[in-house]
Amino acid sequence: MPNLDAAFSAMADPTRRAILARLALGEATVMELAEPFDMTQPAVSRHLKVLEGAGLILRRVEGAKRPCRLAPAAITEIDQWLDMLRVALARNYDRLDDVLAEVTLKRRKAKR
Amino acid sequence: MPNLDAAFSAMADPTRRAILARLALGEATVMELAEPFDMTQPAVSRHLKVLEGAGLILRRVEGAKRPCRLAPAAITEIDQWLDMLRVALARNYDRLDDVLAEVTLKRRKAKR
DNA sequence: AAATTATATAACAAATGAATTATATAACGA
DNA sequence: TCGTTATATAATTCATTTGTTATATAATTT
Repeated sequence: MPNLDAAFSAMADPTRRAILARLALGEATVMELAEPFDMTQPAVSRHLKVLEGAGLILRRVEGAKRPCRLAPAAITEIDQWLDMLRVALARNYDRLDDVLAEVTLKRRKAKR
Repeated sequence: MPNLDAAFSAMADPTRRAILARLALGEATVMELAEPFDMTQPAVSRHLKVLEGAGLILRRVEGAKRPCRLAPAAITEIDQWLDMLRVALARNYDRLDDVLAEVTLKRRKAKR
């Protein structure tokens, strides 16, 4: 999955995560997205390009504006990948439960 | 959340994701983790340092070995963050449903 | 004790990334 | 049509990342 590279590294940048958080509230144009940041417009345009390339956002053309919104594609992919880790961690956790249960049992047998 | 930076950028590298996938099968030493890669041991050691710094793995000391295993911390944090996007996407999806429902209704009214 | 194994760290080169300024283009409003 | 608005692209700079080799250190084996 070469797209996981793009998706994760797109999310690794705090400006881009802030943009995604803003888009979670709904569509926004490039200028609207740029406004909260102490950063030039070209910089924001490139962040959007990265997010789009990663499948995290989609853009419409509306006259001179390019409203952006969240896209499901990349999130789904990331989620599927993370599932592997979640399952593995849950398994470890169960194993830890077993260990603890066993320790408790031994304590009881030892009567204290 | 400054750790999200570290967590996402740690996951952005395919070698590191492969290491995580291997660790999903259980603990492994540095050498065991390095073996499948066409890469020197120091390179792998640094990948592990990145993963540890991001809270994605933990390491024990066992004689000269340093077995690694998955850690829950970073995954939990990532998951919480992704939840925001999931919720937003689900909302958009519902809205889309509404739009489609409306279109269907109009079609019916127009009798075709 | 000496050789070997497991791992870490430092120094360095090449590649990548993020921001800036300058500039281009297309749509819009007067 | 002209000036303005919304956005994109190119050139450049600086910082970070990733891999390499060389070397250090501690544990293990012989």
